[in-house]
Amino acid sequence: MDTKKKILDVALTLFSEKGYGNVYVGQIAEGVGIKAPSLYKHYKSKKDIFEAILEEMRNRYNKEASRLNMTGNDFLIDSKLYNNISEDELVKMGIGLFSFFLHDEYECKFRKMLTIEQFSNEELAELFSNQYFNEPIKYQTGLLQLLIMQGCMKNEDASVMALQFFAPIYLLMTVCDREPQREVEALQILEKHIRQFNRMYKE
Amino acid sequence: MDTKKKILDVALTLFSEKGYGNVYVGQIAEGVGIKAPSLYKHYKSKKDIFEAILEEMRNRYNKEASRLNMTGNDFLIDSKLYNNISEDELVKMGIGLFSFFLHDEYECKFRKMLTIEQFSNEELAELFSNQYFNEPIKYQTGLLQLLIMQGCMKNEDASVMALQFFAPIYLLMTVCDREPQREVEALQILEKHIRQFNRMYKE
DNA sequence: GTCTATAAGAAGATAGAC
DNA sequence: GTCTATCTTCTTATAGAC
Repeated sequence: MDTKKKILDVALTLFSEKGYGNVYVGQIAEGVGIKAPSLYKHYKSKKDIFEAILEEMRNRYNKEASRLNMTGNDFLIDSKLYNNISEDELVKMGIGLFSFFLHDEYECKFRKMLTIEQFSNEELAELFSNQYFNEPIKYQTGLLQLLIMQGCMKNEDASVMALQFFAPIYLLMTVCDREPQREVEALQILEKHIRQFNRMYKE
Repeated sequence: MDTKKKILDVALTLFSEKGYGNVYVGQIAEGVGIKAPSLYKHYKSKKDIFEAILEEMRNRYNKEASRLNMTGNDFLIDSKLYNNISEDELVKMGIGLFSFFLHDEYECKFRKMLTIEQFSNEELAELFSNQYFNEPIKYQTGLLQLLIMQGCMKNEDASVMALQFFAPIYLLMTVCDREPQREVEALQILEKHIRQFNRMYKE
């Protein structure tokens, strides 16, 4: 019922599907259920709507920087300090991360919008890299370092291990963003990847 | 001097930077050094220019499907049948693939255009997946299978190994597409990745 | 806050001279 | 094949009634 918020939702959906330049204010208005001129009572321009989405994105990112890394990992956080992580737990963590990326509505639309707009805006480029490279690698590195210290994992470079753990998840996610029908296939490969990762690195 | 060809070049450059919808025929014409109406003596519409680029892309892909996989690997193809692959050769192969993706002008512009347009066109989505997932994984899998048969590598699932070898290269490439200044950093991580990959999987 | 009417300008495309 | 002039349509945005 909050029109101002609904405009952002509709605009984000359209921007994530077509990109900013291919979306017309009339389409946004139509999705909201009003006429185009009425939009201008809420936002002063089309660019202003885009900026508001960016602002929401920044806020989410700052408030929940680690949220996406934690997804499905809470059990791990709790348990990791006192026992070895099982292979099944590692699988659950990887699948959880993958599924969150792929199915969380907000995450998914943001990512697609960033994907389309990343080359036209340096701030978006940086935001993208933070969310899908810097932060996940940082988090996973910390986790793997812990597992190494516990003696669960071989004493190899944890940041490289994090890259080798995370990059396949990311690559399979991009495939499913383009071709959603490949999710089952992707999940099977993903599980094999994690089990093999564990087999190779476990001490 | 071939105007028709130059139009495609300029258009591809602009499409790869801004996306189809944010490029105007006047900009293409300006890049070519003519006025917008003159474009229509060569192509019947803006969409027609885009289609011509796609056609060129399809032709390149069909004719040189394995080219990108082979880059820097010829030495390997020659030698792989009779001796073990050295870690340095593996590093050279990974860096070669990464550098080709990142610096080949045509490859780079195509990839960026595909990145921007992938969600608005199923054919582009499929082309992207073929070029940056299906084909590289297929090629690397074959290579790793060979190394396993030779007894150079552990007898693990070669397709999973291919994913674990290739995905970090791909992820680092996407980071550098967005933030070219991170290439040195990426190359350092990449080398560590490959050496660690080799250490874990070598027999 | 939403509407209709409309301004103002941009963008794709055509006509016709050279 | 390139140009200028022009058409048409689309798109953003504003004005002003309700």
